[in-house]
Amino acid sequence: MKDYIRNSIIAVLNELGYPVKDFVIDEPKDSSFGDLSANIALVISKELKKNPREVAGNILEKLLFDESKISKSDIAGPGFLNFFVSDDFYRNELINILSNENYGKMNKNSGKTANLEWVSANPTGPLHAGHGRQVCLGKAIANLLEWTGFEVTREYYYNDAGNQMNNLAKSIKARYEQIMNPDYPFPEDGYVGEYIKEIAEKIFSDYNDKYRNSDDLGFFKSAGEQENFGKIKATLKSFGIQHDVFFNETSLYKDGNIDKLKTIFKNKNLSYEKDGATWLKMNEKKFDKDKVIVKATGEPTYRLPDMAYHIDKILRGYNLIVDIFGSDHFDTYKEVLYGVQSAGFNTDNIKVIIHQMVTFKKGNESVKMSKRSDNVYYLDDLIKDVGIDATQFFFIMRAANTHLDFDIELAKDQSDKNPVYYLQYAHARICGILRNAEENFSNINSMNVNELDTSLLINQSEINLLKTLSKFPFEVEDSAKSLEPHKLIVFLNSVAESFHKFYHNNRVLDNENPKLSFARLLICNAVKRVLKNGFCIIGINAPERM
RNA sequence: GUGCCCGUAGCUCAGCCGGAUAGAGCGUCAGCCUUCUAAGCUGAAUGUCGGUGGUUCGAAUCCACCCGGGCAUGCCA
Repeated sequence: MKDYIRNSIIAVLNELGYPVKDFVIDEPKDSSFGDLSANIALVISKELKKNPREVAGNILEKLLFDESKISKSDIAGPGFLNFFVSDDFYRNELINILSNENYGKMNKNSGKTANLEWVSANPTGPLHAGHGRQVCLGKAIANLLEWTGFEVTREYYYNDAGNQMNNLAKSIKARYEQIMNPDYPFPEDGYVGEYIKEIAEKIFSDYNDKYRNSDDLGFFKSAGEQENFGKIKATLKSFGIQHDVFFNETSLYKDGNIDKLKTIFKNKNLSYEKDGATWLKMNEKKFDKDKVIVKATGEPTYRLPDMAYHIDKILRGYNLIVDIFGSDHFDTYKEVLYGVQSAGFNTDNIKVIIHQMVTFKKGNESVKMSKRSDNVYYLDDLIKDVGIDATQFFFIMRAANTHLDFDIELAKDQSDKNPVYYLQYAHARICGILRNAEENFSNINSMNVNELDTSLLINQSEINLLKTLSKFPFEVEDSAKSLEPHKLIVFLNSVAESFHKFYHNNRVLDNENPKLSFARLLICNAVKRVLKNGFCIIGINAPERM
């Protein structure tokens, strides 16, 4: 519809000899200004040295619209052109929605591939509540991409060769030794969580004292990795998340990719030796100093494998590569992309989502989640406390780029205070009506779609509801384009609101008016479909009863 | 110190590719259940859009500076 109006306006601009400039067609805040509004007259009036209202008038005079699409257009305010979309257009959209089970899904990007890398927590312990934001964001974003046609690879990258994993191994070993010798020292910066003790106990029960005083840290490392990954994957599974690829750092060494990259930097004269370490030259404008890529010990820092990993993803040929990181990785990702670019690779297809930190409130007490402390609030705990849907919803209801206050009491609340229920309740309510139709109004329920008479849908709450529903595909597209699932939640809220109003004002099932009842029943079906599809994207369930 | 993010109603936040009277939920106050789920609907009150300048016909939105909060600034990842 926007395109239709835009093209009509451009045609008139050419006809009048007016300059064709970029202009905006948007929904006005106030619906009395129509459904869509164009600011073209304001944009070009200065160049024409004419009053914007006069310019608008000249354009409007020449504009011709199909009446089944635009019922009215006028000039308002400083010179906006306002357009009123005809009700018939929205009534026809009802049939459109009903004819397509995947209404909202588009093939705009079909044939294209996308790679989404997220979670990517190293297997040093179970996921904590703070990881949840990334977990849930990624889940929704992957869905969004798929709904616009991308073939999506869900990927998890982890460092299994660095210090953090060595630390894990030492921590497990210490706990294992402590079973036999309580005085055995625990590493100063070791992982203190209970889960370390559990892993140690498991090793002890499987092998007894076989590894006592053993220097085989590799054994403890792989035991820890296996146990922790088991927990991480189980947590992800409770969200219905399954990554297609688990990419580990070690494979980059085996394939020689790390060495290759080192050579590239060396040959391009981008790296140098200092204090026994290898440094990568950084652009002085963007970075305050050069960065170490190989430590004096000979081990690469996390940067080098991260760069090699991104190069690997680029070479796999995706049309879009998306990374999700917490804001604490803001600097690293810039360094990594810089390294990839200076090695000669194009990073234009890489989009990085940075999400801000989350603070949890449980009543008045704020919940800490440091891995180094013993008092950790795990993601599993959060799910247990508030439920899977509330967890998913709360984590993505706000823009990623803003700090999130997660109110556990509110999320846990099984009442109207909880925003999740507002949406789900609309769906459950519709299901109630559909059940009622099936059980008690079979005459209406069994009518055929070609008996639908949309002209009976005349009142405002009906038309408004249809109007809202018809925006769904655009909302999906918009949300996907900016990789911002919270936008879809804002929209779904407007659907639920529109439906609740409709419900309040109109009795759906009524034997006195079977034709009208049937039309309204089909509206209910359409709302149900939009809600269900929307829920599917944002990753929450569509309950039949509540 | 430097870089980035954030600052909008009592609280949590939308809006931010400049546009018409700044929105939602919660909380507060006043109404609505003999009818398909009241986890709902209707109405009321609530604002120096952190501050000061600038650009513009027009700024919550863009620019500069300042203030407040967060994150980063590791040969941890």
